[in-house]
Amino acid sequence: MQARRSQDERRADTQRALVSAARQLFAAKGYAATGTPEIVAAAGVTRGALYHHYADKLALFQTVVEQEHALLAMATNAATAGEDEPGPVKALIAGGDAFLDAMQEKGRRQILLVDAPAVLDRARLDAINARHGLRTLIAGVVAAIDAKAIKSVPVLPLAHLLNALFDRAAMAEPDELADYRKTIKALLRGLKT
Amino acid sequence: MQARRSQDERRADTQRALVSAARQLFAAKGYAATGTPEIVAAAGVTRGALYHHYADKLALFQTVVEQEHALLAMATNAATAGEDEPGPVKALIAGGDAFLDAMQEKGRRQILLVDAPAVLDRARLDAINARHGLRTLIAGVVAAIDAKAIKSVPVLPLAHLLNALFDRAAMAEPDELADYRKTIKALLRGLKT
DNA sequence: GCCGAACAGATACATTCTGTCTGTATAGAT
DNA sequence: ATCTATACAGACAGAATGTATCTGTTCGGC
Repeated sequence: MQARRSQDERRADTQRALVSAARQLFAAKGYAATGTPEIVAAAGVTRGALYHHYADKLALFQTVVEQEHALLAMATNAATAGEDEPGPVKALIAGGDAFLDAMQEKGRRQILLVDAPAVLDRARLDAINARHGLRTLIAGVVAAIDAKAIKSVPVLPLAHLLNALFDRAAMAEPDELADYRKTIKALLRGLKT
Repeated sequence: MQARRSQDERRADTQRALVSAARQLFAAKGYAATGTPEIVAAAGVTRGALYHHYADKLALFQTVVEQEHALLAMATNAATAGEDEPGPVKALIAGGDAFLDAMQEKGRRQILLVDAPAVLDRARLDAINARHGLRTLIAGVVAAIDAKAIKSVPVLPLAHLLNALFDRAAMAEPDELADYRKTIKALLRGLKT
């Protein structure tokens, strides 16, 4: 009756089911309002399986956040890959636009911008962020400053501030988004030398 | 033994004790990690009193947030009150600096920037914010645009984006703060006409 | 091809929290 | 003086988290 699956397959299947169900519920109801009984029911396993694979509910959430960050970075990079570089500032603007597009994905804002900053401690969140989206943003800022396309300002602060700008813009209502994009463009162009 | 206190006095005393204890604990450990038994113990009352005065734990937190926002706005306004206006952009910068100073208050970042955005729904948080700090920020942006001191951009998006900038700067480590201030100044000056 | 060891996963349990409900004492009104 | 409404205390029910235990399955050595 039961197909003979290797341990690795069982492992992978269960973890996929858990992460997928968790992402769905965290996205829809938020971290605090989602209970582990609900997650495992949606995943078709028991709480025993959850606590076998993850230390606690927070570790599962962190896995979801990490995956979501990876997907986001992938989408953003894919959208900006074909661009022929007309200039570092334009590249920053294009990257930001792609980021905002990718952020429209359902539930992504709840997970990455609402819950993650409160649930994960700053150190862990920074580590995850630094390894994905922020990395390319820093590279873009460095490129712009090296090319003397923008004023010389402290790199990391500027990158983090731009990151905060884009995050805030991503939280805008759909009908406000165009104005947010315009305003960010104005801010970035103001940095030009 | 017991001084005869009016109902209003009892009410006020109990609420003050609860809000004060709650602020302390929320600031130190965060909203989720703080239990109501802990709060009432610190306040010297019972959970019965808490649930008599507040609908639930969240309502108490919202009261703390509101108070904290009010204190913050008071401190920020006090610091910028004596300024003779040399120009709308300078006023925005000065206001931002005062905000960053006031944000150094112990526990304020945890309550206002970490927990509040995740615990309170967006509508409530926006309402509170709009009634305190954001109000003066919008006024500053409007003044700057009306005086044609900065480029004409959508007012509310710019105000919200600046708000996000200052919030992010407020989360910086103490030794990074100066660089963040400088960078924000560069961004604001770039908006000048 | 068997056997013990390691591992995936289910069940039961203890602890802790939240919100509600009931009871008591005190302040204010008549 | 009595009567009502309010402040507050304490007990209770439900649910959630994390742990400990127990069963069944897979893997490696002989």
